[in-house]
Amino acid sequence: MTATEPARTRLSRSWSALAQLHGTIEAQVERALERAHGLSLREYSLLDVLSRQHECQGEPLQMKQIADSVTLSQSATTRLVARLESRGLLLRRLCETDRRSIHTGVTASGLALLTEARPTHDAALRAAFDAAAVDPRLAPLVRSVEKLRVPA
Amino acid sequence: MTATEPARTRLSRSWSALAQLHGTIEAQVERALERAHGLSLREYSLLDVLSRQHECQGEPLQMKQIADSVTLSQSATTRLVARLESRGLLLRRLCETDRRSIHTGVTASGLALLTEARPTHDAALRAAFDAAAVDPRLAPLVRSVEKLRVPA
DNA sequence: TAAGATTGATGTATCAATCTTT
DNA sequence: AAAGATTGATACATCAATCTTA
Repeated sequence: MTATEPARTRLSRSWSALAQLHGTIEAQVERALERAHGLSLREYSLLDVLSRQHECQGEPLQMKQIADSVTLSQSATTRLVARLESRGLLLRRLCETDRRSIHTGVTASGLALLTEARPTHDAALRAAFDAAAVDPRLAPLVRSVEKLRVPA
Repeated sequence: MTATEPARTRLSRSWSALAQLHGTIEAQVERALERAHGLSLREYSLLDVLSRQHECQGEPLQMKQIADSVTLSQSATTRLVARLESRGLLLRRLCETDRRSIHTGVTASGLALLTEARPTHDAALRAAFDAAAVDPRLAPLVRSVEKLRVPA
């Protein structure tokens, strides 16, 4: 009769591993981008999202769609976009058909910075995954993620 | 002759999915814990870590070990621990053998709150995973994570 | 009245510098 | 001099409230 705590669920343990993996990778990539290019990871992600939209000739993105794609609140997104706009990396303009919404697209200067930063990002990401693969607690998840094929 | 961007690596796409999954789950669980028990997710995680250490009769944890387990910087950990200490949920005391380091353990009151919050946490976690499984971009990763068996 | 976006108030995370003990 | 922990300065995320257009 041991008065044990309720057992930790399997899902909780998986979630802890996921959170830990995410946290350690995020920290490493963030530092690499910040030092080499003065970009936070969120700023990089935003440029990346906008550039892919630009490349595939899609419509410029609205604030709300951006918020979803970088997993930020709408208000945080407003400020993120404002920061990058003031650095000349992207443009905002009112949507013609619905003047409540705002369209955002990357500038040439934003594309240039992104192109410069991408190798840094990819290398740091690779290194962070490799480092995590050594941790026995994270290794199985790392393997799963690396096997993953996410649709573009 | 299309001047294409360098292709997004497979690892980058996987990482995006991982970040997005992490972000959406974190937001949902955070809100549930905050509303029902006035605990942030980090605060919950800290209590959880300490309680498991307590349960398995292990040594109380040092600040640095705590920082690792909740993926926070040392200074953020100092503040996190200070907040919970001032709420009476954990105790700090100087380590006898090495007076540079500090040992931290959960209190009865902390355990009680944790026990109360755990069902909220687990239910929100379950719901968040289920919601993510519907998103075609996240579904494969969700399945992988749910199949995972993380060693305790 | 609702949707999209922004602003104000507040909390907490990070980096760099510092303090104490080893 | 280095390790563990903390503090000060600063940046950014969230919630709630507000503004504009539909």
